[in-house]
Amino acid sequence: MNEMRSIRPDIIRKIAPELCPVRTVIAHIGDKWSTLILSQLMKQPHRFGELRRAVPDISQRMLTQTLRDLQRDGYVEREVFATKPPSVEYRLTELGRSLVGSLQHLVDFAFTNHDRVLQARARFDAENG
Amino acid sequence: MNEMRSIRPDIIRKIAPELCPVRTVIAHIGDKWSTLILSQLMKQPHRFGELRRAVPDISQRMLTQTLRDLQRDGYVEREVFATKPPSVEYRLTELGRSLVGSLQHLVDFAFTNHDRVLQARARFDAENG
DNA sequence: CTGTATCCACAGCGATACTG
DNA sequence: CAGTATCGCTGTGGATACAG
Repeated sequence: MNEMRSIRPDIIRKIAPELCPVRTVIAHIGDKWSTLILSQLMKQPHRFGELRRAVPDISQRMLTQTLRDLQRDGYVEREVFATKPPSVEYRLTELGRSLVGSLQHLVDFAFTNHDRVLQARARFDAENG
Repeated sequence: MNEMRSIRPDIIRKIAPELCPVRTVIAHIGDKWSTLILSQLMKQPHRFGELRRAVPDISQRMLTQTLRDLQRDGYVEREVFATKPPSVEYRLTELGRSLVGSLQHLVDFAFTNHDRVLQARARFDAENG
């Protein structure tokens, strides 16, 4: 009657992790730089160098790579201006702004509860080793 | 006039990453198993073995470790019953339920926009190499 | 200015075996 | 049943040098 019954989520995850929507999206939140880049681009479009200065502790390599991944998934648009020397501008797409909007709830939670987490952590470490 | 001006976020992140609330919280969302465990515990409290069966593709090592981290930060409570053999029950704390609530917006986004992301990805890969 | 290429270190995670 | 201990692989990210 229900043939889907036998397709267990864990098997799907094992065979094709890219089919899990949550994983696909969270990939850009779990990595080290995406959220910082996104929140920076939320303010306004940035050129490559502007982003470097806005997030100074990122390496050039990781900035390039993170922007590329965000562009690939449709969160960021890249526009090249044929100036001399060339300049490139990055901005959020509608999808990107939507992602940041959904992410905002988590950010709010983080700021609201950061103290609670640190206290829980201290207590745990005191009770255990 | 404003002495905080010189304390730049990137310096803070470099010296003491644990002081960034967003990083602290997102650590449990970026890793491989936390969200799955949390959503499972959202349904109801689980014993250790129940969780293993609910998330069968997790190793025993990672289940133990993930639960420990979640407990340490105050998202999960652990209760030991002195039965024979012993049993242990894990449940969400109020803080844990709050976290899952904030996370839900992101999950909704993921399901709503998964297709869009995959399309963007396919287009990007077609245009580039 | 905006990238690419290469090399390397470390942390996350899985497999397996063992324990109270 | 509910863990711990050990080992090894892999992927992420940093440093550095080079290029259009």
